[in-house]
Amino acid sequence: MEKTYDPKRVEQKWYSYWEEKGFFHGEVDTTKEPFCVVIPPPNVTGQLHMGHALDNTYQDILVRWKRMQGLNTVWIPGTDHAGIATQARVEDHIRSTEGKTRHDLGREEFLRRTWAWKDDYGDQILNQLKKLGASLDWQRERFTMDEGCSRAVREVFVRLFEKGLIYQGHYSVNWCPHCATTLSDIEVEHQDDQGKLYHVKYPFSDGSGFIQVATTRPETMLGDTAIAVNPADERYAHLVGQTVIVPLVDREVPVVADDYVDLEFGTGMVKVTPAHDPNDFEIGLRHNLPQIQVIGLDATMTAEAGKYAGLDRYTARQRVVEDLSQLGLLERVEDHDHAVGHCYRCHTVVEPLVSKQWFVKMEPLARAAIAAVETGEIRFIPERFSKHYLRWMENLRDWCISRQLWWGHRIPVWYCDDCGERFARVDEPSACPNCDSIRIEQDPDVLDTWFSSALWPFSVLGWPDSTAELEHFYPTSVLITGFDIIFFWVARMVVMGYEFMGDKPFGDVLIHGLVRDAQGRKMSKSLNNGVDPLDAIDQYGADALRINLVIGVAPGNDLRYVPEKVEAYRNFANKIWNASRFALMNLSDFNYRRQNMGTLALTAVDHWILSRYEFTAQEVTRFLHRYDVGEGARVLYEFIWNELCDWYIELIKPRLYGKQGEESRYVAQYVLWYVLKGTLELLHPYMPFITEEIWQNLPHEGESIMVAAWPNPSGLTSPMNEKVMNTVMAVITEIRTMRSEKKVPPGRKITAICQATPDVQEVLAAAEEDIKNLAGLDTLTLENVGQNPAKALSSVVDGISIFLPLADLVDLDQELERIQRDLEATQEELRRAEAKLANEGFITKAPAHVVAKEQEKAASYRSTLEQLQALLEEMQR
RNA sequence: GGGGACUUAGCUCAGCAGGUUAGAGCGCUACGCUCACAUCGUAGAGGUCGUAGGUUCGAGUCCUAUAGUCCCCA
Repeated sequence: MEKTYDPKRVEQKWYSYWEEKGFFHGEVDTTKEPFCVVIPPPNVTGQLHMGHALDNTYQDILVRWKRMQGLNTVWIPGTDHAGIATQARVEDHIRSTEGKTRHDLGREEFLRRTWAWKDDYGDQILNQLKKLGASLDWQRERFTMDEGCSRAVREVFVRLFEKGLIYQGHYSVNWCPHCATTLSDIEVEHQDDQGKLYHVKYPFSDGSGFIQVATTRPETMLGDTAIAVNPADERYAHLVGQTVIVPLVDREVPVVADDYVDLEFGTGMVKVTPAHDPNDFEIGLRHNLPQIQVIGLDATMTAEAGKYAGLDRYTARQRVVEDLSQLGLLERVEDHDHAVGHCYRCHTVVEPLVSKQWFVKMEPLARAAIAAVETGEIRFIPERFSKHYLRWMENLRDWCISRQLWWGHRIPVWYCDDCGERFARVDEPSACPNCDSIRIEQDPDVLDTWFSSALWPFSVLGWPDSTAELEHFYPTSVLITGFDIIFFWVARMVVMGYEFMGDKPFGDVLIHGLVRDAQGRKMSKSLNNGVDPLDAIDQYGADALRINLVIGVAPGNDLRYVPEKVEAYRNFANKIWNASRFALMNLSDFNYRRQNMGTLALTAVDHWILSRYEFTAQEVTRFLHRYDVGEGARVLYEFIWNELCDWYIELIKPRLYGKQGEESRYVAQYVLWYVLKGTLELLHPYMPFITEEIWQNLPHEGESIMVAAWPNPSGLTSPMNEKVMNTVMAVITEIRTMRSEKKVPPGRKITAICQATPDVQEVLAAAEEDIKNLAGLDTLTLENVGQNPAKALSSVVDGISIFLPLADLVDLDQELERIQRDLEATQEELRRAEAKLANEGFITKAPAHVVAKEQEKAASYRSTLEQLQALLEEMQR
C-alpha cells in the first residue's frame, strides 16, 4: 500500500465493480421492507453543480445505510426534460451554428434536433453522478419524456380535464418576452428594482380640471380603461361615475370605486390597465372594463398603442413621458423602488398579458395535501419547512400549465375544425368524437415541465399500469431536495400523489440548504464563482468531497464551500488510509477464525476501544435515523481520529510487535481488526470508495462492504473500563504536558512517581507499560500518598499526585506558581460542584445519575485539592 | 406589510432529549521526520455562547422583547 491514499486509483474500479455485481439494483421482494428514493431529476442537458453533489450525497448516504441494514433498497435515477432551459439551449445552438430560428426549421424538425441533442448530452449529468459514488439503480433510469412518463402525463391531464379540474380561460398571465412563453406565478422572481413614480394628470371629460394618478409604468396608460379610487376614500367619492380622458390616446374612461386601491399610496388614485397588470385585470373583471393590449408578445408596442406602435416597451416609456411632459400633463417624477417580476430562467422582466391558457384548479386538489402535512402523515425535516409549505398551500392560486414551447408534453386536447368540439384524449384520436370529422387539430401548447415532475414518484414506478413496483415501493420513503423547490415540486408531488395514488408520495421530506462560495455568495454563472464538483473530486477525491458537504452542517442550513475544509477531509481520508495500512501490516498472519471474541483475554484497553466503538455505532445509527447526517459524520470523525488512531493504535503497538507474547498479540490483532472493519462499515455511507478499498484488503466475508451488514449493538459497552482508561489517559497527558512545559526532549526517558490510593495504584499498575510507553518513561513508581520526592516537578490529576524528579529543571518559584494556579482552578470547580450539591432543589429534582455524577466530580476535586495543598505546603517549607 | 432563519474562539461552523471543565476544522505558538501517517505527532494560547428580561434546582440549549445580518412570500 502507498503512503498516501490515491482516490483516482480506486474510485473508478469500485464503481464499476458495484455496478457489474448488480449491487445497485433492487428487485421487488415483498418479504423485505422496502426503501425507495426517487432522485430529484436534474435537467437533462445540465451539468453537475455543487447543489446536485450535496443533494445526491445526502441521498446516497441514506440509501447505502438502509441497504446495509438489509432493506429492499431502490434509488431511482432519471432526468427532467426541462422545457424552457433545453429548448433555449438547442435554439441557441441552432442559431449560432446555422443562423436559423426554430421557426425556420419547423416544429417537427426542431423536435427531432432536440431529441438528438438529448441523446448526445443527456447522459452527461448522470455519468457525473457516478463519479460521486451515487448508488443509483441504473436499470430503472427514467426520463420525464420517455414513453411511460408521457403516458402518465396524458392520463393525468385527461382525468383532471374530465373531472373539470383543468380548464382553459382568458386570464392575466406572466409572459416572458425572451423565452416567448407564459410562466406560472412561482416561475416569476420578484426583485427590487430602482424605478420612478410618475405623477400624471388626466383631464376630466367636461374640461373641469384634472385628476392625478401615480404610476411606475406610464407606457401602459395607452391601455387604460378606467381610473379607480377606494370606495372609502372621502376625497374622491364625488368623482366616481365621472369620466376622464386618457392623455395621448384621448380615450374617455370612467372613474370607478374598488377596494383594491390603497388610500395611502401615491395620490390614492390608480390608472387601470386590465391587459397589463394582474390586479388591474381583476378590477377590470369586477367593473366590466375592456382589455386593450398595447404591448405585444415581443415586448414591443402594438397597433393599439397608436403612434407608439412598434417601439420597445422601455423606449415607449421614454416617449410617453416626454410627450406628457410637453403637454404639461406630467406633474412630477420621483424615485421609487419596487418589486419587478423577472423570468426565473432568463431574468427578463416579465410582462403581464391577458391570454388564453390552461389552468389546474388547485383548491380542491390542495385539501388532501394540506391535511397530510398538518396531521404529520408527511413530515418535513427540519420541521420549520412545514410552515413554509402550508402557508403557500393555503394561499394557492390556480396553476397555469400551458407553455408556448415546442419541447415538452403536448397538451392532449384536440379541436374539431368542423363542429368546434374540444376533447382530451390519452391516445391520439383519428377523428372528432362528435362529428367524425378527421379535420382535427391538437392544441399547439405544451405543459409546464413541473407537471410531469409532479408525477415522478409514481410515474417512475410504472403508473398508470398497476405494477408490482408501485405496490411495493409506493409511497417512497424519503424525498431529499433543496428548499428552493418546495413549491415548484414537492407541493405538487403531494397533490398529485393523493389525487392519483390516493396516498402520499413520500413520508419524509429532508430539506437541505444551498452550497455557497467561500464568501457566502450564491454560486452563479454570472459571478462565475461556481466550483465544479468534478474538479473537487479530481483534486481531493469523491469521499472527501462527500463528507465535507455534510459534516458540520445542521439540517436545512446553507453551507459554504471552503477548499481548506475539503482538504481537511482529504487529510482525514489519508489518516484512515494510514491507520489501515498499519493494521494490514500487522495482520498478515491473522486469522479471525482461530478464536472468537468471547474467548479472548481482553485487556482494559481492548474493552475500552470496543466500548467506544459500540457507542460510536449506536450514535451514528441514531443520528442517521433522525436525518442528522452531519452529526453522524462528526461522531465517526472524532472516534477514528481521537480514539482509534491517537490512542488505541498507539497503545497496542508493543503487543502487535510481539513484546507481550503471542497470545496478547493475537488479541490485539483481533480487536484492531474487529473495530477497524466495523468502523469502515459505519463510515461506508459517507465515504464509499476508501472504505471499500480497505475493507476488501482486510479479512472479511462477503463480496462488498456496500452489502455488508450494518453493525448492530453486541453488548460491548464497558463503563468501568472507560473510566479506567480515562484515568490512564489523563496521567499520560499530564506527564506529557509537564515535559512539554519544561522542554524535556521527546527522546529523553525519565522517571515518574505517582502517588495515589491503593485502588488507583492498582489501575495504574495494570497500565504501567502503556504509561511508560506513551509518556516516555523508563521507570514508573507507584506509592501511597505521602512524602514529596525531593527536587521534582509535580502536579495532581484525578486525585493522583505525579512527580517527575528532574532536579536540573526544577525552578521552585515557577513550580509554586503553577501549583497555585491549579489549586485555584480546582477550588473554583469544587466550589461550583458543592454549590450545586448544596442546593435542595438540585438534589430532589435532578435525575439521580446527574446528582451522582456531580458527587463523583466533587469527590475527585476534593482529593485533588487536598493533594495540591499538601504539595504546596511542603514546597513552601 | 407578513413569515422564517441566523448571531458560539481570529475565520468557517457543530452543539443531538436543558445537567461537559462549551467543541471541531482552518489559522496561530512551541517542540518533534518516534519503524501507519509531516495530507503527521505532542503540548499550548484563544470564547462573559448578540443584548435585556423570564421559565427552571439548573439555559448556549426553552419563552418574551430588542439590535444586526440574510432568506422567502406579498
